[in-house]
Amino acid sequence: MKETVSELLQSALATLQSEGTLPANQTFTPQVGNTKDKSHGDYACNIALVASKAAGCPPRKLAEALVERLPNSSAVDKVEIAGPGFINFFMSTASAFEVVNTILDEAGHYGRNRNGNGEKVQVEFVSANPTGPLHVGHGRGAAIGDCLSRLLEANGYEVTREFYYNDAGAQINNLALSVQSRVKGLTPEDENWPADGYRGDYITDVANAYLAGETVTADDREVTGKADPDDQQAIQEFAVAYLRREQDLDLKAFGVEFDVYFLESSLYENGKVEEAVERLQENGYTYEHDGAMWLKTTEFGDDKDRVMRKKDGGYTYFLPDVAYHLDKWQRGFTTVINEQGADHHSTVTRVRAGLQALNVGIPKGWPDYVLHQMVMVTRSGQEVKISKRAGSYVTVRDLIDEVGRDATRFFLAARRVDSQLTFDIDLARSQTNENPVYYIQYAHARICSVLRKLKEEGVERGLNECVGDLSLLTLDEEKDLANQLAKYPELIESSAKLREPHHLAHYLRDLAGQFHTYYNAHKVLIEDTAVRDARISLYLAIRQVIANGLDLLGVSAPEEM
RNA sequence: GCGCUCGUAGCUCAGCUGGAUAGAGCAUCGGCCUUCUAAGCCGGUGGUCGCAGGUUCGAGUCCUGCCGGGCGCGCCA
Repeated sequence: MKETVSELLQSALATLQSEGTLPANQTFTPQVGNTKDKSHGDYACNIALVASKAAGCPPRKLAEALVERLPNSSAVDKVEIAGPGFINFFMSTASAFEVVNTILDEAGHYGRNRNGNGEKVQVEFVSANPTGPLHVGHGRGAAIGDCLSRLLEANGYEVTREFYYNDAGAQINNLALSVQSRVKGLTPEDENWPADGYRGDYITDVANAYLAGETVTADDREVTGKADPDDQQAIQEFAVAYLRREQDLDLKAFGVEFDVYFLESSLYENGKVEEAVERLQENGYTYEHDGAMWLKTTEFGDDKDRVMRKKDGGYTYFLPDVAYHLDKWQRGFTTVINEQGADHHSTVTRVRAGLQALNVGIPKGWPDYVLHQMVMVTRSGQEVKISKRAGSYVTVRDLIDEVGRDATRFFLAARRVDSQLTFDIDLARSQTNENPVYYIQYAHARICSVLRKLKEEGVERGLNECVGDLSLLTLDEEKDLANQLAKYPELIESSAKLREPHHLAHYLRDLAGQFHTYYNAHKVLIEDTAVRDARISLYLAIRQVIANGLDLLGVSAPEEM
């Protein structure tokens, strides 16, 4: 539809260029926008304002010339020039409802495109260290990362979802010590409890399982508790496996699945870290200072150089990060998106700098980052900080248990990533129109309910059956709905391009709202079966788009509520 | 102090690559269930888009400065 308008305009522009009204050596690309106000038609174009300087005449005059040269099209009812020189297009009613046919034809594929052309894209998200249950922040990452992945898939990309975790180093050591202390019967209140030990109840669970000789399976490995209180290494391996399994259960309950679990330790085992170090040294970007090895990240925009090998000979986290991303690049991902909490933003410049210093042809701004801001959880207007299970933070499991998976996913993905998010438990639990999740799901269920009712009356309609004469749809609400449905594909495209999944949530809220209004204002199961059938076709198209959209959010579309 | 980021109605938030009188929901006030699910609908009240400049035919949107919130500034990850 928009393309049609755009083509008409391009044709008119070309005519003006050949006539000499517009310079032939410039290219003019008309931007066709959606209108906010119906009195401005369905689409508007500002090209006359943009090009008036080049034409050397006032915008309104240029607009008039342009409109005169627009080719005829059955899709356009009328064209108006308004305000300072906007060209407003009023589309024909018949063309507005073509989308209903398209939607019912394409069904679950409606809105999807092949722009990605099968290109391999990796989305790394969550990447929590196995030191405890996933917290709300991880939940936000999981919701955003997964939704983004689904959006990219809908745009024809081949997406790999990856989870990276640190299975060695200081905090894992700390975890092992904490579990060991529990194994030996200590509690966080004891004075011998490790200074930075993990205090949550889950540590006790790990300790008990270890002592009981339980076997846990996670990420292709199987670890059995050795029950030996003094074998710290055995405790560490068991604890890591145990907590990884726990996180997997959280993610599963959340409906998120990963294709690859990447262990930091593997980068040491297969020499990737050494390889990175050697390359950086060869390229002359390293130097020794204070007994440590530094990388000249300042040459690539960092504000200070970074230590890559510590005085004690160990590497900082920064180096395996670089090695990890080199590995991603070598695996052939020309597009990589890292979804992380905003507290990681300092690593962005650093990792990119390290990758440039490798000098292996990685583009400057690679990889992409999507950083989400912090999440605060409230109940009865008060901030909730404590979870019994984790001790010091609210877990993903807490939220799923309390408000359910659909609401949790929706709320965590529905906000712009760069704004801080307040997760209101009362709101997420409420079952009224103040809760957008139920509001959208209810629209879907209502349509399904109407279909059931119709069936009781002896009329069976397939979900993708377009029956009836759509030209009988003459109401404003119906045309508005059709227009809203027609916007869905471009929404899928732009949300993926911008890496902003929240648009989807808002779009669905709007669509559901329009539907509820229409539903209340006009009955569908009426005696005039011709109109009824046409309306049902529109209903089915709405149902399909809501189902498609909710699917991309990872939220269910119930048939009854 | 420096860097990143946000600051839109009482509250929670939209506002697509700058575009035509700033939008929702909640709250508040008032209506609608003998009729397809009231988990719904309709209407009213409510905003100098943090402040001040600048760019532009046009700025909530871009630039600068200031104020305020968040995050980061470890040989922690």
